[in-house]
Amino acid sequence: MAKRPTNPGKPTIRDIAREAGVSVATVSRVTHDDPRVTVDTKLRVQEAIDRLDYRPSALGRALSYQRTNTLGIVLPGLGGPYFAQLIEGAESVAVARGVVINVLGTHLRPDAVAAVRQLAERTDGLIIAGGTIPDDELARLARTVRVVLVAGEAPGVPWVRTDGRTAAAEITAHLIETHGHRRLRFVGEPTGSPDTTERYAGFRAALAAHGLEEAGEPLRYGLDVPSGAVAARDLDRSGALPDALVCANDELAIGLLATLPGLGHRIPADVAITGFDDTALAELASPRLTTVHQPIVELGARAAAGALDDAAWGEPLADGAAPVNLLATTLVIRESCGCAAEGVAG
Amino acid sequence: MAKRPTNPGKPTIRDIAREAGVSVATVSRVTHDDPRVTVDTKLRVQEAIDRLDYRPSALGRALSYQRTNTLGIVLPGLGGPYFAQLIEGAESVAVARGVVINVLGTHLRPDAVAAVRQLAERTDGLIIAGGTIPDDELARLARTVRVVLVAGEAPGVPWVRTDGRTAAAEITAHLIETHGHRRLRFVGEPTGSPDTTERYAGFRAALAAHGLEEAGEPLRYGLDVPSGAVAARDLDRSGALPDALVCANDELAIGLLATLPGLGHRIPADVAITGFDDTALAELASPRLTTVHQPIVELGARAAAGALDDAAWGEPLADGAAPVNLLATTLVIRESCGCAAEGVAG
DNA sequence: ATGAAAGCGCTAACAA
DNA sequence: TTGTTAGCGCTTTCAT
Repeated sequence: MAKRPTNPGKPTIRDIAREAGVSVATVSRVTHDDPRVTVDTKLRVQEAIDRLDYRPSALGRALSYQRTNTLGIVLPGLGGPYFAQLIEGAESVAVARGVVINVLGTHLRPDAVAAVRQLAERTDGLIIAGGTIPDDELARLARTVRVVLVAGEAPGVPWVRTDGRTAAAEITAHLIETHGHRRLRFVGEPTGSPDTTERYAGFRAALAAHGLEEAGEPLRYGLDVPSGAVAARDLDRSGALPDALVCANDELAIGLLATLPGLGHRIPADVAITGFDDTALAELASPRLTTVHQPIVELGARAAAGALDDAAWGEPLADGAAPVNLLATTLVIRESCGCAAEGVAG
Repeated sequence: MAKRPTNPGKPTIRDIAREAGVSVATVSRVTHDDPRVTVDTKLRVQEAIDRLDYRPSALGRALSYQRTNTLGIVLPGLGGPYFAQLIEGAESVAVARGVVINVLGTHLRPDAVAAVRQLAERTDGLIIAGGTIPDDELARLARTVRVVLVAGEAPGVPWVRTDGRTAAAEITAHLIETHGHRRLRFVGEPTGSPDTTERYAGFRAALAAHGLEEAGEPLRYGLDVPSGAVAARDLDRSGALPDALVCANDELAIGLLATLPGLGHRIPADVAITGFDDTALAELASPRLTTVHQPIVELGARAAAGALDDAAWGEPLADGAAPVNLLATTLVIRESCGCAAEGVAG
């Protein structure tokens, strides 16, 4: 081990102690605003701290405290408003506790599991989005770190989510019952994420409940706006537009919404479109997007609370129902489904 | 200090040593694939490691190694394709070095400086986006951590960026010279970020070079799609559309592009629109967006390389010119400016 | 080939 | 009020 020649960069607590002519314990007390230090010594120590521009090493503290004051968030990717809002929700509770957040996007990582493990090593808790890492790894992590799964569910791991299946069935039923559509298609990759899987299931359930079949295979595209634009082109080229397109999320829907008109298809006259999430864009698009409102920010906040709290939080398996983890969604009817502006239906 | 009762969770190197009947040094050697351990003991140790599911604490290692194998990225926010791409670029070099990335969004943090300091404490290097924290704090950080400023410039801090001023002047000149527009307005908050400041300066420079005045104050909106949609509404309500709108980035432009037609304004016939960045959306919008291509992924990669390397990298102040930090942009002419499809002009 | 021990930066129980 | 010291988990020299 290096013998610390003189001052290779950052001053340590010992440098300050020596400089101020006190013990390291006293320096520690000063950095902690411990009231038991004489105002006099405190001043002397503070002076040394300022002069050497000392700040306690988070690493050393973490090792001693046995906690890092860090919350990790694992998401598939970092793009898009959904994840930004999720992080925002988590930040809000993290800030309140003086905890800093570390975000990891697995899509960019060839070995997601290894990256998550490394992250777990440096955090007090972990928020993990559904579909990012395998269930068994999730369970394994949950044994050594506080883990909360968001938008997903796995055995033995606390979770927070919404009931996407029911919500998707509702919005699909609206299209069928209120607007009389019969030929509907789903847009999104059903096996892509647990969220999408659920929504697709709800879509099919509503169809079945009305004695309908899908008007075709799901249109398998990514969950971003560009994918929606591409889907629009492909759909136009195929020549056969259905009555309505139920999209896996808002961004996809917006991509369609912004591109189809340019190709000669009017919305909702020629084809109705619905989204999912109710992100900022939904309200601003034209026509405004009919979608399902999800409390994304709160999802993030709850997950953070769960991942940070020592209290036994969300042990849904223990006492049967644990409704606090299942947040409510609401159907938001606007105009892209065919309803008139200001009109409300359900 | 707690006396570590028995096994409160994670096993430590000492647990393994005891379990395998060896010293901690030997365990350490095994976890490092040190060839000097008998295959026999190695097996015994490995067995204990597997059985107890032991993995070395990153914290302990970091403290001993004096490096964390972590790269920090500080951005204003996490939304949008620009930052996603920047992170992608940084990830690519981080992955290659077995380094993990920590992302921090300052917009959500009331005390950004404190959060960045805390992050600096846990990383070997920091990539900081221009406009996130004050210059003096930047300089201060640069004294104790490797810092690279991306999309910005500050005294005493290595940086990587593009020449946004020149690029903005070029695209503005195109609008004036090729399309004969005279009444142009800038969309974006000039004081919002160094990037936007530069682009606005370029816009004004081009105007001045052609003896023109701005057709009005900059339209001060955020850099996201929803802001563009709002800008479109406001502009429509004001009744006075200019010949062309030069937007601070693609998202803003896309918001305008997607909303103005619904309000009765044709693009580019009634008003021409240009973006900046050349994100995926630009190619897919209709009309396709004329914009400035920026090598964002490479910007992120270079920044990461700089923040991680020990080699003296980008010391632009030392030897005068350091062109390697100034990446080239290219003008991408599509149709939103008024050019015909497939047409190229400059 | 293996172990003992010092040290990384900090905290906190215990003494003085 | 202040100091001494053991310990957090790990690495690494130096002995053996």
